[in-house]
Amino acid sequence: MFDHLKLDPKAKKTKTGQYATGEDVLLKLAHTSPIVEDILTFRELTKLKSTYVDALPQLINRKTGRVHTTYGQAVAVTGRLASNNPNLQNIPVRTERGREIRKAFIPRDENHVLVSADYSQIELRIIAEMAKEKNMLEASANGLDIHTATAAKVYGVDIKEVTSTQRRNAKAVNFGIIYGQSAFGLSQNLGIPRKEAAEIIDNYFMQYPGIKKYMSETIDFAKENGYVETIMKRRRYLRDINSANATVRGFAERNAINAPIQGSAADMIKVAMINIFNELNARKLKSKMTMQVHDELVFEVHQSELEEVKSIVSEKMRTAIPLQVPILVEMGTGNNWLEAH
DNA sequence: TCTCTCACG
DNA sequence: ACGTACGTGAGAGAC
Repeated sequence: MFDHLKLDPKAKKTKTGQYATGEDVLLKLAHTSPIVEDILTFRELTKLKSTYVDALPQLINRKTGRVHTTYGQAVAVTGRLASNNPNLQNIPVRTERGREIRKAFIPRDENHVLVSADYSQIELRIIAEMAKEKNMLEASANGLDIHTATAAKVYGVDIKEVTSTQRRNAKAVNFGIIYGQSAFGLSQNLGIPRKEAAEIIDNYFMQYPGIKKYMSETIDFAKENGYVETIMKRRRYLRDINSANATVRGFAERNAINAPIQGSAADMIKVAMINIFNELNARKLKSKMTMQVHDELVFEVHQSELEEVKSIVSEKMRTAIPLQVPILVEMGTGNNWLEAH
């Protein structure tokens, strides 16, 4: 593509000097030759085949006839769980072909169904809480969609007038903020001029001044103390937070912002998991908690216990850690993991 | 074992 | 001038 077809005279190299060919790079070249799209399709299919279709059946346990992951409790620096051998926290869901793989995850027999329970926009609610950001707390309290509410504020229009592009941009900012994204990063992500991205971010901080204040106070705290902490006081130490190297320091500063948010969400779901496990045992229920995917819990539920388990799960997830901001849980039921979503 | 890429939240 | 969004695990291919 680069040496022979010369599709991109300014082709970027990776830090070891090879041509970068990640999806973002290829998408920008898609109009130059039909082979680019073919490569993307080939990549999608070979990824699904090698990582899931061929690999998962090899990991079926002889005794149980099922796959069993191992969760790492002290692996991820933020306090999240990690899942390996097989990783059940990265089962495909975003593409049509990927979703076919989700359908393979089914309950043990016809007396059971799968129930999936998801926290709704948990990290945004947590940042609103930790920052005590009035406008964001108010939007949550009023049951508004946070991305739409953000778009209305940033673009200065009525909630009902928000276009799908405005909502998409606002959603990207909401996520980007959690990670400490720059105007450059947002412009790359959305394919808009950097100047426009900078305006969106400026408006964002004007509408949500509490978030801006929280971010700078969190970085100050980290510089002073050498660590940041979650709602449950889990610490992440940041040795580079006072580095003289701006790039290295920048990484540490983004970690300082992200870790309390991602980590507090992890704290919350872990408390919920303990309380749910204890309650299922106390009531001697047959249903089992089978998986955790960061903001989602999956259960194998006996038909006769469906309503009882759903009510326990929803209640324990919502009340795991008492907060000002309302915590919403979305639940679904089905005969496979895709249907349960 | 390392690098790159890509699956997920 | 420089780099530029966080956290993971796994497979392919090169060495």
